[in-house]
Parts: sequence; C-alpha cells; structure tokens
Amino acid sequence: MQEQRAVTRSERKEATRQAILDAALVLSADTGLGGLSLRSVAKAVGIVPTAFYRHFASIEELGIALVDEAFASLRKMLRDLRRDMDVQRVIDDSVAILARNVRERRGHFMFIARERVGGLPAVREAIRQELALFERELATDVARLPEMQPWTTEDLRVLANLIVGAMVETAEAIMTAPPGRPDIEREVVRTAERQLRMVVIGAANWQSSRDD
Amino acid sequence: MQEQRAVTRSERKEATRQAILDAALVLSADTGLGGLSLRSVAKAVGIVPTAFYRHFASIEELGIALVDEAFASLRKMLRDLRRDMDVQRVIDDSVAILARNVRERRGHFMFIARERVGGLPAVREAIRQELALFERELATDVARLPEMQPWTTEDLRVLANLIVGAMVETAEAIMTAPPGRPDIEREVVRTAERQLRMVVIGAANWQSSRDD
DNA sequence: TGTACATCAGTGAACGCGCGTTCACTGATGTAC
DNA sequence: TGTACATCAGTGAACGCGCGTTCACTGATGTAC
Repeated sequence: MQEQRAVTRSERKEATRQAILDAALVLSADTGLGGLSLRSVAKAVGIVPTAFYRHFASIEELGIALVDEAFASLRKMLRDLRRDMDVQRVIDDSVAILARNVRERRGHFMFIARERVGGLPAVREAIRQELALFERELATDVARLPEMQPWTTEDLRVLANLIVGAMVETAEAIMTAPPGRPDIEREVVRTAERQLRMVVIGAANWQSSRDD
Repeated sequence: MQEQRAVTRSERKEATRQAILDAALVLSADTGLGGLSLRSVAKAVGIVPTAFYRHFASIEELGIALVDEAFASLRKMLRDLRRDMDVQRVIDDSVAILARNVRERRGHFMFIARERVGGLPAVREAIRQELALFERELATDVARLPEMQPWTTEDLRVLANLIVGAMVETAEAIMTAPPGRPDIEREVVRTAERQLRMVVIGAANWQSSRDD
C-alpha cells in the first residue's frame, strides 16, 4: 500500500505560500492588514513564525501579493463582462455579474475595499494603480460602442470613473449586507441597476462639446 | 504680576479630552484607529498612559467620539450647501464647497473614509448610520426642487445614494492628492463637476414610472 | 474670609503578553557523479 | 541503481520592546460650614 507520492519540494513550498495567502485574507478581515501579525498567520497555517520568512520578507510584501491575487479575480470578472456584452441587457447583466463575483470572491473584494483607503501605503498605492488600469480598460470597452464615437477621450475617462465608483459602492454595500440575507442583497442590486440606468441616460444626453 | 487664572478643573479636563481627540486624529492617519495604541496617544498629549482612562474607557469609545466630531463638520457643510442652493450653479457650488471642506477638515474626512470600511465594527456601524442619515437629509433637500415633484420617494433615495457615493469618491480623490498640488485637486474637481452633470442630466430624463 | 474635608485628573510602579527578528539547527529532498 | 554532498523549508530557543490594564498614590481644586 506504499504509494509513490510525487510531491516535489517546490510544490510543497507553493502550497504553504498559498496557505499563507488564504489565512492572511481571512485573518485580515477582522483587523485589517496593518493589524495582522506575522505570528498569527504562521499559527493559522501551522508553521513556526520564523518559517514565514521563507515566503515573504514582511507582512507588507504579503499584502502586495494579495493585491495581485485579488485583481486577478477582478480581471476574470471583466472578461465575463466583455463576453456577455449585450447592449439591451448590459446594465442588469453587469450588476448581476458584479454581485455574483462579490459573493464568490468576498474575501478578495473586502480586502481591496478595506486596504484601498486604510491600508499600508505601499499596498494602497498598488491598489490605486490596479484600479486606474481597470478603469482605463473599461473606458476602452465603452469606447467601442457605436453611440460613443463622438465622445472625447477625457469624457470617456470621466464616465468610466463614475461607473467604477458606483460599482465600488455597490460591491461595498453587498459586502456589508449579512451573507445570509439575499433580500437585502437584492435590494442593493436593484438600487445599483437604477443608478447605472440614470448614469447611462445622462451619458446618452450628454454633449461632449460643452462650454467647459 | 500674579494673574488670577479662572481655569476650572472641568475646563482643564475638557481641554485634555480635546487634546486626546486631536492627537488621535493625527496619529490614526498613519495606522488606522485599530492600529492606534493608547500609550502613543497619551504620549502625544503629554499625559501618563493610565490618565487616558479618565476620559475614555477604550480606543473604541474614543473612535466613536471622533465619528461624532467628524460628522459635526459634515453637517456644517450640508448647511453651507443649503444656504448657497442656486439652481443654476448648484453643481459647481456643491463641488467647490465639498473641496473647501475637505481641505479645511482633512483629518476628519480621512478618518471617516478610512474607518467607514476598515474600522473597528462599532465605529464602522456608527459611521454607516450617520452617512445614511446624511443621505436622507440630502434626499429631502432634493425633493423640494419643483422638477422633482413626480419622483417617488424610492427613486429620490436611489438618486441621493448615487450623489453621496460620487461625493465620497471625490472627497477621497482630493485627499489622495498631495496637499501641495492645487493642479491635481482642480482636475479632480472638474471630473466631479462633469460627473454630477451627467447624473443630473440622467435624472432630468428619468421617468419614475418605469417597468421595474 | 477661613478651615476642614471630599473630589478627582493625573502619577508611577508593576504585571503578564504577544510581537518581530536573530541565530544555529535539522532532516527530507534534490543533484552530481 | 547507489553514494556523497548540497540545498533549503521548516524548527526552536532567545532577545528586547511596546502593549493594555491593575493598583495605590498625590496634590491641586472644589465645597460645606
């Protein structure tokens, strides 16, 4: 019954690294990344505190790795959005996809929402850069729509910023709702849909060549 | 030259309490309220750590006092907004007043923005309640405008939520800009003005009696 | 106004605790021959 | 395939430090008479 377990050393190391990332995501929900101790992470993972240094030089470095991981989730979401792009149902679909992703990747979304404003400076900066990139990608997507042709690049940026802002707010509202209350989440989703409709109606009636 | 200093004990106590609040606002900018130590606050104020307990039972209680103080600032801002309400210039004026208040009360705005998402649960809850109240007040103000008469209460709430969200985003963007860079702040202000205009145009073309 | 006592904001010593970080180490896995 | 050595993920003891909290206290301010 002796089984040949072909688990290499580097595979084990990678597994431990991932366990550290997972534990940090869960534990930082209570305290924020800044309040997270290296020792508590090590304890949750089941390694001795000093072994942490084999994977990250500091909690801050771990935080930046978490930013990368979380934005991989967000990019996946953006791909879903692009694939399902249907001019008629774009709003309802977008909000539904957002809600689904927030539910599935709750930890990642909470991490970004929290550290975006309150995090360690280096982590905060990493998130800002990723969000700015995300916003530009959205602006590029929106720019492809035929009715957006007369818009200036600047106005597209402003619109994308407004939409991303509303989406961040919505994600935060969904996260704030207790997990076991689909009725509250549905209400948040309905609010977000109406808000996006207002914004889209505003955009449709917007003349890019204004006085300012 | 012996001067009669009519400083009562309770006045001295109040002065110390205020010094604690001021120091906490400054110190928490680095670490968040959760990362703030009672001892560092006491040190900054110039009292011994145990004297802290004469004023607050815990850092959390201090945080809730800071929420109260910060929202007193926000309410003052809302009064300014109401006084200057001019249908023509309402957008530019609103954004200008917001920008001025963020500059003058930077500490309070940063505190709220940070603790709203990442703070201690009790502090977070206090902020959510205040923001919800703030939103209802805005909805009431907007409801007074003649062109808003056909709107449902629900749609007014959704609109107020959208506007407050955009304002929170704008305040955060102004705070993020380095204090010595008025050009960046001006750019943020211009973006906010355009976004509010898009939202207002959307609202103007919105029919409250929709299918949903 | 003067005295005797009460109040209480702030003091200072002491405690046990979890923290990040150092260091020399162990022993399983990997590699060169 | 077998052996000898290198690598390196994880160990465990030790350190000095800042933390929140307790406790008995001090002495200026306040109050009752």
